[in-house]
Amino acid sequence: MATLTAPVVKVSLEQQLRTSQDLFIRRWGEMGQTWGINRTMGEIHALLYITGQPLCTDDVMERLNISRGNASMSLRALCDWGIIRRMHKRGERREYFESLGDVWEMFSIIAAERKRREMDPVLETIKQCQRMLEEGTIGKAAANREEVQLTRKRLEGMEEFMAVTNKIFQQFIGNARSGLSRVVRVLLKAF
Amino acid sequence: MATLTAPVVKVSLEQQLRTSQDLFIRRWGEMGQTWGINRTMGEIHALLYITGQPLCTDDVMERLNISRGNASMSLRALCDWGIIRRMHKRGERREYFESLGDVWEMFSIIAAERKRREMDPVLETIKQCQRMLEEGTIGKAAANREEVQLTRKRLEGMEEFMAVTNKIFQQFIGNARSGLSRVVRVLLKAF
DNA sequence: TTATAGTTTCAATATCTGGTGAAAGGACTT
DNA sequence: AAGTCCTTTCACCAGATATTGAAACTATAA
Repeated sequence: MATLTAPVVKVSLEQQLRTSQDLFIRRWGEMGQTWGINRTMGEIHALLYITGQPLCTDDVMERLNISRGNASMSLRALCDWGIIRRMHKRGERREYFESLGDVWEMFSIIAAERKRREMDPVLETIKQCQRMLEEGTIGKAAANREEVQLTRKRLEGMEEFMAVTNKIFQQFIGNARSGLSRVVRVLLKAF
Repeated sequence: MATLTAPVVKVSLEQQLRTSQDLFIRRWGEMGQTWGINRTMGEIHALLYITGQPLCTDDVMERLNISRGNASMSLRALCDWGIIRRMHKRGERREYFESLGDVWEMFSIIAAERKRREMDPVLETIKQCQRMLEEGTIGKAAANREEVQLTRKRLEGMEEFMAVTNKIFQQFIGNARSGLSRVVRVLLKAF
């Protein structure tokens, strides 16, 4: 009897664990899409994160049903982002990949990259726009015209916003090594 | 002589203003893409924001070189988000649109919407995953297996992250009416 | 060296997303 | 009611993006 039920229970556990992981993976993939990252990259990352185990290309291909090419390219992209790492198992020839375990660190890495790629150029553009509308450039009479004043006001509003946001990011990025960053601790204490 | 140069100066100002605005519009459109919003929506919003003036569908179409259908749909979507508003000019038949002027308020609206659409479902999924791996569900022996423990640990890490982030968002959303929100003031004071 | 195991690249293809324009729909005027 | 002005919808098309699979490449072993 025991010999009959034991394996059944074991299979059921494997299934349960796998179902739970798959659920997470699917959601994470969907969510990735609404960020800049595509579904496959999101899923691969979710898989590595949630299992907590180093997996090789074939493991990933098999578990997510994707082609070798796709797996290879996506894994490389994730490595470039810095949120997963290559690793070797001694005595094994093939490469394994594992996710960072600390969510705060991952987020910090992503935040740094997005700041650099997205916020910095916008701030630069705003400054450029402002320079084009300075008194010195277009003359005093022109600078006083209502439309110009309005546009300058709007540019200022946006600049302030981006500057402050940038500063917060900076703080976050600088601090978020393992566990809650200082920024977060400050916030949690404040409320 | 004066009659000759005066118009020239005027034209040059118009051009300068327009060039400056276009620069901003283009950048904002590009940036929109890397967020969930598409280029056209980004550009329309940028146009309404930067000019600070209510514009009608035809104004938008002409300035951005887009079709009527596209303009109509994008304007509607922006209204749905709540970052631009419809308005009527007395005595005019057609509808005008204008952007919110306060960047902080806009950001707050967007943050609220994204939290609802993106973070809440993920948190919900994580909880569901956790429920599937509770001792009560899979039995004590199973719950102690290493893989299960690992996955549970990862789920916890992610849950903590999302919960804290959610809380910060919530604070931000609740406070950010006109000007810097309390969250931001707290942060700026702390550093 | 050749054989083998594993990885990367890339042209071809499939899929998704955005944009258009014309037709239909509303609403105000005469 | 018919006419005018304006807005919305939607089937279709075009361009962008993601994915595949097979060939090329690299590194190690025999």
